[in-house]
Amino acid sequence: MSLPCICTTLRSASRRMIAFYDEAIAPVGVNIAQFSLMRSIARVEPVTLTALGRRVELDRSTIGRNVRVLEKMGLVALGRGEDQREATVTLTDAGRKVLDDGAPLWDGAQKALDDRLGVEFMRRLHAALDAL
Amino acid sequence: MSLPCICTTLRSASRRMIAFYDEAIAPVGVNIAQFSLMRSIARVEPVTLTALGRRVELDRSTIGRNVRVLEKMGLVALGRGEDQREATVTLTDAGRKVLDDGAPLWDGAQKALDDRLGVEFMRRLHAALDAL
DNA sequence: CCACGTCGCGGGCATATACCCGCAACCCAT
DNA sequence: ATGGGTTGCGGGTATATGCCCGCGACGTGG
Repeated sequence: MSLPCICTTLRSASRRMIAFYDEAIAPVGVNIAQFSLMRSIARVEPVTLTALGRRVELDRSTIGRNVRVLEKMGLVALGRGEDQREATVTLTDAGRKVLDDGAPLWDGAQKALDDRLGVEFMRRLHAALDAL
Repeated sequence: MSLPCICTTLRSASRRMIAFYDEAIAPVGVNIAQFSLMRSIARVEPVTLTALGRRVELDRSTIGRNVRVLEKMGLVALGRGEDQREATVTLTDAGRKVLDDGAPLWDGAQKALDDRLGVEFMRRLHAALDAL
């Protein structure tokens, strides 16, 4: 008989982890998707929406919308590149503060999992997921 | 330095698998979330929205909306239980046909992954994800 | 038998995500 | 320089998902 496909298992696990990390990071006022995106921005800012999208493997329009939410929250700033078509994103001071304040919360969540499941297990899981 | 958290890796892998399975199952006109939900319904129909939600670990309101989409597509039918509060879901003939027709497509996607990564790898990955 | 607490739902609100269309900016070949 | 192809975005449309609120149905203690 057909067992749950890896996709279903993966989606389910993903939802659980999102909830877990969302709760951990909540005190700084963002969710894990936003925090993760801001970390990506921090590594390459200033960056255009399309370049950022390619980097994090998300649709450009998704990036655009998500960034706009962060902009409304005052965590990132949007500007224009030399190429007038390009919209560039940079973190604001408030955004950097969220990253700084959130880092230990993120580490805590990470550590809780490592403690519960073992670092080696987590390493193998990372590798397995990347292989997909 | 901080490596990507398991949550980010998981979300990314989840998106990739969703895209992969969505494409595989697309010929029958539903996405993998809908197909998966219909399979769950098939196993326990008739079932109330709340019971179904508990079973698949999704918020009741999410179930309600997703089921309504399937209803509009003519794949499930909504009814009332003895308890007049309850909304019960059952598959329609068209819904059962989608499940039947989709099964081999789903199997194909599953098999493609097994072939590429190995059954044992997939088994371990399943187990690891469930452990989260 | 009625008031109050509980349960099941629908709907509002917000985010994440993808795909498609159309516009404006850019670039290149003629 | 001009026309046509390419590129970057915004906005529309649709699904998935969670939380919260309010309503109506149930059920039980007085």
